[in-house]
Amino acid sequence: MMRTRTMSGGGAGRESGSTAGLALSRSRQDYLKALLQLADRSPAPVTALARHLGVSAPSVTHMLARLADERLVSLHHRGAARLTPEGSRQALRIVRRHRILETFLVRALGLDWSDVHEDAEVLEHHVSERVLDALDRFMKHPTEDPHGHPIPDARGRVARRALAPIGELPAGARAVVREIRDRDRARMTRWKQAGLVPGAQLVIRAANRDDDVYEIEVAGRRLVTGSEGLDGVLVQRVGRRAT
Amino acid sequence: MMRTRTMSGGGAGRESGSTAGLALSRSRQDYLKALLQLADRSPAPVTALARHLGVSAPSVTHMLARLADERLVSLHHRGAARLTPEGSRQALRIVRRHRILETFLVRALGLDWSDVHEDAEVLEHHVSERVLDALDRFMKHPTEDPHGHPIPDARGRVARRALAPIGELPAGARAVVREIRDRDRARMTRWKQAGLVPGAQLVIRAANRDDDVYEIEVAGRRLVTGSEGLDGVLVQRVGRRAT
DNA sequence: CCCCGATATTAGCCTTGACTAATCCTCAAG
DNA sequence: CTTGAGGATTAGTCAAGGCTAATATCGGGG
Ligand SMILES: [Mn+2]
Ligand SMILES: [Mn+2]
Ligand SMILES: [Mn+2]
Ligand SMILES: [Mn+2]
Repeated sequence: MMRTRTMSGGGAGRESGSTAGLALSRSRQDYLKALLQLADRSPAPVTALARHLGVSAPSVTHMLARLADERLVSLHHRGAARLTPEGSRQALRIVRRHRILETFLVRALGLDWSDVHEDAEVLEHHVSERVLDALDRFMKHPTEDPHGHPIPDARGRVARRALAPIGELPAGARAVVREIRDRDRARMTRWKQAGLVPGAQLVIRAANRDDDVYEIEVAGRRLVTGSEGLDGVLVQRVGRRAT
Repeated sequence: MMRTRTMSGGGAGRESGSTAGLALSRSRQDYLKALLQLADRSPAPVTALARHLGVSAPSVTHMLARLADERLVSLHHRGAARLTPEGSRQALRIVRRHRILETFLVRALGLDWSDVHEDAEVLEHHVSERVLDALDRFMKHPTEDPHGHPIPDARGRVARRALAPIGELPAGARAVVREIRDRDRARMTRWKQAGLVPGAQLVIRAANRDDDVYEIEVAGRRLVTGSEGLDGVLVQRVGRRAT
């Protein structure tokens, strides 16, 4: 026996090139997805990955070594990692699944959008291609998930949009909420109650960066909040005139 | 800090009670389901389980020991096993999930009923209670899956029906197909093409048990077949008069 | 009553993916 | 330069679930 890659167990590991269906483990899929988010501009440090994935740093070092072996990530200074083109393709595939599933859970099954993330986090790894396609068809090929995130198309392309975190807006700015980060359920629920949902219009009434206090008017109501996590709300500016 | 992953191992079995949410592994769930089928009348032998599950006999012995430890199965003569009441409850819970999922895949997503078994086999372990309930609601609480199998209710009760395998019918008998065993895709596909689907009416034209040849009239067509696997078709006799 | 063949079990390994403890780097501040 | 505090990595374990090879056991035929 030589390398032992892939085909352990009683499988048929006949892949070869780079395109074939290699069936990544759940864990690997989650690492790749994390890298897609964290290594957007510069390579993601081990610690950031560990925090994001809820595992220890040694676990990350170890897994990154294996992923690098498999040409899914490249390693950089001080162990930081980024996706290779193939890794990126795989990651986008999972993101697509995740978002299609979330959309299905909300639109078809009527679950609450602040609730569906963890279900999708599991199912994204277990739904077959056939079922995924059927879900996509069932919903007429949606392009955005319930949190406003764009759904990559079947070839992994995402519409890149120019959005800003809410905290970066100057006082007086008008904007429309486009995306709500979906990993913090408690915060999502609070935001939803405050009217901070995809599509909502808002005006920044005051932005005191020194004291970290923001005053936002959303849907008629006034919301005063610290910036903590406020970068999870991405908005698009509108009405460019100054106040 | 509590990790969400892993946590299973560690120490003494801290379950004690019987009703708590113990979160059985996928493997355990499949063993229990297999026992529900195989140990219907008498305890299931190790070998039968191994064959059914596609694992080696030592793996079965080992897992049965653990399940017995956890009071989910009881061990009998020569290692044969059967479900305890708690094991039975768990098994029925998985069967319910399996069948609700199959029904959803066929009725809502339009997948073919000869195709959905393997998808359900995976998803049954990963769909949350919340999603399962939503699916059940979405389909208005179905009572039969696409193969005609009864769906256990939320408390695990199944409508027991008095059905006979097709091979047991005498020549001349009339019957309606009620259930098609769903684990053999190839056979299922053939049967479907022959019109042998849930609800179909049939007449046994000839049953030659010695030569193992059966001649069946289904939906106007004539089907000649060996008994091989024919016990996977369960029927209900109708029209009791002799020919 | 003994022996053989089918069944089951034991022993020993393997892989995956985590963890902790101990150690090793790096780099920026003094 | 030197040094120390954060990273990152190495070393050693663990649990789950598999597997194969070797061994034990049961039960029926001669
Ligand atoms: Mn996930
Ligand atoms: Mn989302
Ligand atoms: Mn299963
Ligand atoms: Mn079925």
